[in-house]
Amino acid sequence: MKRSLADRIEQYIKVLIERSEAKQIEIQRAELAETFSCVPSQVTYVIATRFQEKYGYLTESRRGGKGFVRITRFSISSDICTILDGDRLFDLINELMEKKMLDSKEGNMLKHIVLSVGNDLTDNERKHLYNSVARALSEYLNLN
Amino acid sequence: MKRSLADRIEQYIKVLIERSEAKQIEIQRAELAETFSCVPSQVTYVIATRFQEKYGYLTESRRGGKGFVRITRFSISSDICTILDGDRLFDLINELMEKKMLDSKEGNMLKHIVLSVGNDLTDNERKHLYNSVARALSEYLNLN
DNA sequence: CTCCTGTTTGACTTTATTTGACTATCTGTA
DNA sequence: TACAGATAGTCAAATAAAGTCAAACAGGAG
Repeated sequence: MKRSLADRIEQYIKVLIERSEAKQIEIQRAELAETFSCVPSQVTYVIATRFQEKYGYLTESRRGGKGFVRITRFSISSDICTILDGDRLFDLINELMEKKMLDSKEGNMLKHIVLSVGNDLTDNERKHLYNSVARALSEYLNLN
Repeated sequence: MKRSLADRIEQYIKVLIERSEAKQIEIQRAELAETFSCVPSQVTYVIATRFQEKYGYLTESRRGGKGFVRITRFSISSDICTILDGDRLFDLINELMEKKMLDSKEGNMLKHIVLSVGNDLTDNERKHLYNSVARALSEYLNLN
């Protein structure tokens, strides 16, 4: 898969987080931009789009001298139980497959079943189903 | 038998999928259109008509820079589904595991998710859910 | 020939990414 | 305290895909 600059920066940050002890990193926006030879606001863009709370990340920052951006990953499932639309269940499954917590056979089977079962439901029912599946899946994988 | 453009594009995509390791490909719509010297929406048409879920394919996509269309084949072919008794879903899963059509990891995950999702449903809803899952599963595994 | 169905095309829409000019907020020092 | 310098944030324009939709077209069945 051809990756965009944003994808690569996202990946880079995720690796740093996973390697860190406390699942938390502090970066300097300008420095990271330098690493990827891009404008600093590109980094802001990546953080704003990929490290949102709904994906299980918390971000804090400080401007000025000795400024930083801190990104913390918290348990994915803690907020899964709230409002989950279809797209995000699939994002979750994809992410779990990337992280090898689900292999592709399991992931694809799940996608198929969920799609198929959701097919003859109303929008609300489907949303509820997706929520339940996400919750059950995170339970099963012990993400809590 | 003269084949239409749509037929040729379909064939081309299917060959790519079958050749791929994970029975999954990512293409760029515009690039494929270029290959066949046609408008990009022709590719959309092919995907929309030939790679539907009912034919055993799952499609996902992303717009914008470095966008793509991902197509995954999850079963060889599936059509009519038998009506399975929902109450016997668990028997079915066990049987499939014994026959090695599902490995134990998949089977157990499925049981866990189905149980969990079914938990806050009424008896009738749960029965319906079990039926749908059984149908989706047999579709997926191409049992019919 | 006429109708119907499926195909082909292209104008328009939506979404995602990249870039840069401008703004806001810290820290440290005179 | 005021100012300078160092950071990060905001926002909108430019660009790069993919999706939608309806009109035009093609080729069989009757």
